[in-house]
Amino acid sequence: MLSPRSETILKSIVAQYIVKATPVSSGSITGDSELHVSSATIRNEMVHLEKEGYITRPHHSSGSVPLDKGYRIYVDTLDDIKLPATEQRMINHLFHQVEGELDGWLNLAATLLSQMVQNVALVTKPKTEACQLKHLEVIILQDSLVLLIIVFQGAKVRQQLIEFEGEIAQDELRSTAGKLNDTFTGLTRSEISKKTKGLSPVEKKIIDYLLKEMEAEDNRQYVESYLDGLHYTLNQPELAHNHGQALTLMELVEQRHLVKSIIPSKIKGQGVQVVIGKENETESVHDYSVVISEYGLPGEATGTISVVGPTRMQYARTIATVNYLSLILNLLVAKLYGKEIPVEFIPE
Amino acid sequence: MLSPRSETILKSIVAQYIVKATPVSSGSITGDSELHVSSATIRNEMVHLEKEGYITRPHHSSGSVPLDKGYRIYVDTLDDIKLPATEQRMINHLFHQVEGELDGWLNLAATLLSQMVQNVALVTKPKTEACQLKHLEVIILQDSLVLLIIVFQGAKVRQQLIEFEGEIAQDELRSTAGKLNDTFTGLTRSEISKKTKGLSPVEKKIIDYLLKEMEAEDNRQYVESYLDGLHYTLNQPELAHNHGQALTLMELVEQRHLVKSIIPSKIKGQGVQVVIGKENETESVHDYSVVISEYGLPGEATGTISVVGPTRMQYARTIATVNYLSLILNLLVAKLYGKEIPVEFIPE
DNA sequence: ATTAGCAGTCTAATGCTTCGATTGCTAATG
DNA sequence: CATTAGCAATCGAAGCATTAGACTGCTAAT
Repeated sequence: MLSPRSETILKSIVAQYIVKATPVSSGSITGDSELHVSSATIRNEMVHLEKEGYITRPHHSSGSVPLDKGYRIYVDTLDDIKLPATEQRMINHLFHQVEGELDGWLNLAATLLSQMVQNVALVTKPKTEACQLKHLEVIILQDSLVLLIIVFQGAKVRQQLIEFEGEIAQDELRSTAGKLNDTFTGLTRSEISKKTKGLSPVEKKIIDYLLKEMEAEDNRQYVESYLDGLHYTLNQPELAHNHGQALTLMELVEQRHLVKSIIPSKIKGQGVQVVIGKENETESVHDYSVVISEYGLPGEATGTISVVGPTRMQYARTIATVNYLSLILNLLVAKLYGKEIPVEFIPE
Repeated sequence: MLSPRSETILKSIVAQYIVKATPVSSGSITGDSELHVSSATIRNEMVHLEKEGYITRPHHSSGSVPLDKGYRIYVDTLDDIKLPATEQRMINHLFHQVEGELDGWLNLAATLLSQMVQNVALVTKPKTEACQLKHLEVIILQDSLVLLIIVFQGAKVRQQLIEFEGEIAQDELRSTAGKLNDTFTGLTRSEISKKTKGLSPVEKKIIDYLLKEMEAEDNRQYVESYLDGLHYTLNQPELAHNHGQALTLMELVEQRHLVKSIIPSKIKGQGVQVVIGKENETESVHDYSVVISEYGLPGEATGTISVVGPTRMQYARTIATVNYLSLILNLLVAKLYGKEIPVEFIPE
C-alpha cells in the first residue's frame, strides 16, 4: 500500500528522527539517501504519508515526526543486525565473573542492558508452571523459633520464620525434616497437599507453611523482577521536557505496575518482539515502546528480558542487545535446571 | 544570639514556607502567630535574620525563604510530637500481617514510611560486626552441580552454586555437611579460617565458598537496603521545576550511592537525627535533608531507617514517623536474634 | 521601639515584532 | 505526467516593551 519510494522516505524520516529528536525537514532527507529527488518531491510524498497516518506535523509549516504506524514499518523492515563481536565478548566476560547465583546474573543482565541501550531495562525471574520441592531444611534459631528453608527446583530458595508453642528439640526437628524430605521431594503443591494425612502436629505446621510458600510461588505473576536504568530514560529529551510524563513512568515503576503493563498477554513464540506506543495493552505506556524477549526453557521455566523507552528509541541496537542477552540467559537457566542446551540457543 | 521574638518570627517563616513552598511575606506572618506587631516590625526583624544567615530572598523585593541555618533552629526547637494513635495502630496491624521474614518487614517499613511522609524512604538491613555461621547445607542439583546454602546468625540466608569436577554422591555430601556443621557452627570468619587444616578437597572447596560469602557479608557496607517513594519526592515542587536536580537524585539512587551518601559517618547515640542541607557530608545531597535513626541491637546488629527529601520537608511528622517505625523494627530484630527487649524500646 | 504610608524594585504575564525554518502551491520543465 | 524551481504563507522561538501585582525599604510620625 506504500510505494517503494514512499517507504524509503518514511524509513529515512524515522531514522533521522531517532537520532536528532527534532522534526525532520524535506531538505534534510534529500542529502540523506540514495534517492535523487528534490525536496519538493519529498514534500509531495510527505503529504501522502501524513494522510495515511505514518507521520504527523507539530504545526503547519514544520517538519515531520513519525507516528506509531511509521515506526512499525521502520521496525518491520529493519535488517537483523548482530551485536558487534567486541561487545559480545565484553558481555560474556562480565557474566563469567559473576559466580553461580541467578540473582546476580539477572541483576547484571538488567544493569548491562539498560546501560547499553540507555533506557529502562526489566528482567523477570524465570517462572515455573508448578514449582517442585527440591529440599527442605529446618533450623532452630532459639527456644521456640525456627527457620524454615525451602529449595525449589531451579535453585530457588525461600525462607520463613515459624514460631512454635513450647520448646522444640533439635533432634526431633532433624528427623522430622529428614522424613518430610523423603516424602515430598520432587513433588508439586497439589501433590503434596494430597499426602498430608497422618502427619504429626509439628510436621503439619511445617507443611502448612511450605504449602503457603508454594502457593505464593505458583501464583506470583512476574512480580520478581530486576529493573535498572530509569535515569537513562529520564534523560531522554521526551521526558526531560515533560515532567508529568516522567512522573507517570516513576509511578508505574514504583507501584510495580510496569511489569504487568509492558508484558504482552501473549508472547508469541521465540525471538525478540517490539511493541510500539499505542500497540501496548496498557494505556499508561502508550507513549513508550517495549522491546521484549522470552528466555529460559520453553514450557518449563521462562522469564522475560525487556527494554522500555520512548517510541523514539534506537530499535536496531536495542533489538540486537535484548536478543543477545536473552541467549546468554537461556544458557544459564538451562544449566540451573540441568538440561542439555539445544544448539540453536548457543550464541555465536 | 537570637532574641525570643526573632526566633518566633523565624519559626513562623519556616513553618509557613514548609506548607506553601513560596517565599513568605512579612504580611502573612502578622496574622499567623500570637505576635501582635505590624508587618513593618516583621520586616525590620527580617533584615536582621537575613544578615545573620537564617533566611534569604530570591530577589530584592520578595518574601523570605529559610536557609539551612534557619531550618536548624526550627528543628532544634520543635516539640516532640507523637504519631497519632490511629496511625500507630494501623502500622502495628500491617506489621502483624507480614509473616516471619525480615525482608518483608523491611520492605514494608520502607514503603509505609515513604507513603506517610511523601518522600524517599531508605531502610538498611541490620549488619553484624562479624557474622557467625548458624548452619550450612549442601544440595545436589544435578551431576556435578550443587547448591550451597548458608545461614548466618540472625536468620540471614545466602546461596551459592558450586560446580565440582566429576559427579558427587549424595551420601558423601550429606556426611560432609554434617561434619562441617559440627565443626564450624557458631564461628566467625576469622575463627573458621584458622581451622581449615586437614579438610578433604571437597570440604575445602565448600569452606572456600563459605569464607568468600562471609567476607562479602562482613565487608558489605549497607549495600543491602530497601528504598521506596522516589515518585513522592519527584512530585515536590522543588524537583518538579528542576529537572536537573531530579536527575541527580535518580542517579544517586540507581548507582546505589544514596546509601553511602546520606548515612552520617557517625550516628550519635539513640533516637532520630536530622541532617539539614549542607550539613550532609556528601555534596550531591546538599539540597536535601535526611531524617535518620538507627535500629536493632546496639553493638550487635544495627540497621538504619531514614527519609530523604528537600530541605523543605515536614520535619515534625517525618521525625515522629521515623521514630515510631524504628521502635517497631527494634522489636522485630530483637526477636530474630533471640534477645529480651529492653523496656524502653517498646512503643506506646 | 513601633508603625503607617509610600516610593522603589522585582517577577510574571501579556502582547508585539522580528527572524528563520519549512512548507504548500503554482507554474515551468523534460 | 511526474518532477522541480521558486516564492509566498505559516508557524515557533526569541527578544523587547509594557503592565499589574506583590513585597520590601525607608522615612517620618507616634
